[in-house]
Amino acid sequence: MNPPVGRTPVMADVARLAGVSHQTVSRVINGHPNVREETVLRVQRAIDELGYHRNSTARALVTRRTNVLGVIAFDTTLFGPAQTLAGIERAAREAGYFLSMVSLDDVSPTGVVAAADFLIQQSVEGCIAIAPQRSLVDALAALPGPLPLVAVEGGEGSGLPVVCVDQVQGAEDAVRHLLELGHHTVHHIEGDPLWLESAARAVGWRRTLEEAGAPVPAPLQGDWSPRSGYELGRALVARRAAGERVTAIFVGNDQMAIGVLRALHEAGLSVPGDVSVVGFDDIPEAEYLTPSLTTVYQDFAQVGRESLALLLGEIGTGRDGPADPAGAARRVVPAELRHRGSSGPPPP
Amino acid sequence: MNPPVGRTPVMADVARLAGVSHQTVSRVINGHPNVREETVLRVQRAIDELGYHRNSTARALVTRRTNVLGVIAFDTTLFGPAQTLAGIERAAREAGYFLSMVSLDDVSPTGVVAAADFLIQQSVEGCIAIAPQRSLVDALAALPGPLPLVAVEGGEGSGLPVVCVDQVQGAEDAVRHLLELGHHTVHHIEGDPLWLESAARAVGWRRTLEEAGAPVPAPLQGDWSPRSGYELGRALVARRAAGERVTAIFVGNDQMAIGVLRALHEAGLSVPGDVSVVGFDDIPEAEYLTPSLTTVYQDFAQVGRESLALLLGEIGTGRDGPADPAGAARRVVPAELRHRGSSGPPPP
DNA sequence: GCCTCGTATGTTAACGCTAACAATGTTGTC
DNA sequence: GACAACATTGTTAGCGTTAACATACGAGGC
Repeated sequence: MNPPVGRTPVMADVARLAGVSHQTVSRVINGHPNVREETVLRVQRAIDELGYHRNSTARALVTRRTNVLGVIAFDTTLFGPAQTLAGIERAAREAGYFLSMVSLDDVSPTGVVAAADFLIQQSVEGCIAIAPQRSLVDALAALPGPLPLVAVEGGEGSGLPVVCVDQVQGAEDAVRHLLELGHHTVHHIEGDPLWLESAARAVGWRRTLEEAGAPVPAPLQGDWSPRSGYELGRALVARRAAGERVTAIFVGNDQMAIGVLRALHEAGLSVPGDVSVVGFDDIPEAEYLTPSLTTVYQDFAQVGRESLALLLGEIGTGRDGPADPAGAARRVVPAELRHRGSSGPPPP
Repeated sequence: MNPPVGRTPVMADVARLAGVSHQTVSRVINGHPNVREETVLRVQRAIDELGYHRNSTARALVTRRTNVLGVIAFDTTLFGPAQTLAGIERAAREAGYFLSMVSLDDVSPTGVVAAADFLIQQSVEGCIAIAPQRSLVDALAALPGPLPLVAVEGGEGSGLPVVCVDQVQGAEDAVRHLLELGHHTVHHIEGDPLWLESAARAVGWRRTLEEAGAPVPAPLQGDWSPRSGYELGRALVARRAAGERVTAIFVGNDQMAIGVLRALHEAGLSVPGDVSVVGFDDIPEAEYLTPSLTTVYQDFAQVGRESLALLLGEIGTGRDGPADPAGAARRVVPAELRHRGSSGPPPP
């Protein structure tokens, strides 16, 4: 009857106030069908009056389900990971799951294992790792214990379920676009060479050139940052000054492309008059750069949704290995070229 | 003796294997002093052998401490919130706390209350809200229950502890910088008018103009996006064409500044020759834009650390109201002007 | 030698909830 | 009207851990 003082109310308090057993309160909270309408109302009134919240810890203890999923992310300040995280978060909330996040600064295998342990300690039911490097994926795949796990952008052959954007196709579209404009070949500035996305984009670039019979210039290796784009852009300008035909550049991401644009501008080269530039990601700024940036859009929100769906499937089935013995599930989200002002025909 | 099959091992399993009571296992795990060295070793061997992990749920139930903190974030795809989140995450991990994240798409008071409820359901010990709007801060301050809470960029007078960057000072520095270059006044493109940061920057802008005796042109209201920067940039170009002296623009954030640069470029205006532009945030791209962008740096990592420290303090003291009855704790992180290529003296 | 004290361990009882079963009352069927 | 079937509620027993108390044992002081 008297509301408990100085103590957060528990189910028994609600029960007493409503004049029922605590089990009936539990039934009302969980929407169990066989409770009289009037009882439901009485209990709900008591809940409101006391400001009662179910203790999720006690519930988790007995149901053996925490309703918490873990996310391991690398550098959520980069556009792609941040977007993916947002997509995962939204999908998780809609599915009624809580999300626990660990973000890693250094991208080492021991770090990722520590992060996974941290999440396991917290009794997460499953985990999504934004794992852009081969060594990390391998470290995750080697984790002991039955933790359901999905790797975003995890490459192939690890045995882990993977969701990724079709980097190869996106790169192919970008390079084909430039070739079709009449460029005799396309130079490439890669992202961080340890990242799987870099490698995949480079594969698409190279393959398209080879299929078209175009020469394949040596790619340059950046690290995703605008600074590296700028420096490698200057390197390409130098090669051009030395007589090499550099009329089209496919850049690993938009941030580096910004640096490239800057380097070209400083060299007095016009984009796309002298050199065409294509980026990757379609950051919101891309459309408003000068010139607006042709780039490859990735649907990160979709990646987030798909990885959550995959993880929930894995949790549901108990992860006794993938159904397909040849490899784990793999969902590929298409990329989409966005043609804007930074790409055009080569100079005559 | 026999390891439990098909079941994750519990303390009792470890105890049986080590030949001690489960309580001794608990003591070993928690580093209790009064356990014989040899016993510790025996227990640890048993833990390793079984691959035992303590069940954090059961522990939380009895200790009444979940070790989980909540973060409510708005649009973590924006640069500032993403950086702040990263800072909080790191600080939380170092303090041994787990982090549970909710991100909101629509910035409504009901949404933020729902998010807080979501986190309360999960029994978080405290919560940091990146709450950039007055109405949200008020909604949070009005939350029932004793949830320790810190508002990032939460403005003044809400009664909530707040950590923020000194937006007013940053804006003042930016505007003073332009005036000192010789501009007769500075135009201002605001961010989303509902955001407290917009208002604070506008205050700093206006105050500096007034103190300098410069005319105060009507500010333009954007929404942080490059698109709005572009459109409002065009509006300023039109005003300039109509005879208004527009030689310096203080833009609410770097993304909008990119749009402004674009609009000026399209109008054939040179930056900084004809018009100077100063942004806010110092996104990594800022230095590599053409021209490189003068802007105001905010130490978001520091904001993250400070807010975590404040929250932990609040949890420790039990949040029986702030010590200072006149208002809650308030920590201000200074902003820092970064002078680059987009600002210079006005045309003669 | 007895009593005290500190150390090392074990035993018991929560923590707040849900699942399983038990015990009612209530309806329907023939 | 008796029995079955169902709807509604209550009772009991855990979930796996830590806190509190109980126990046993050895060392030291007088």
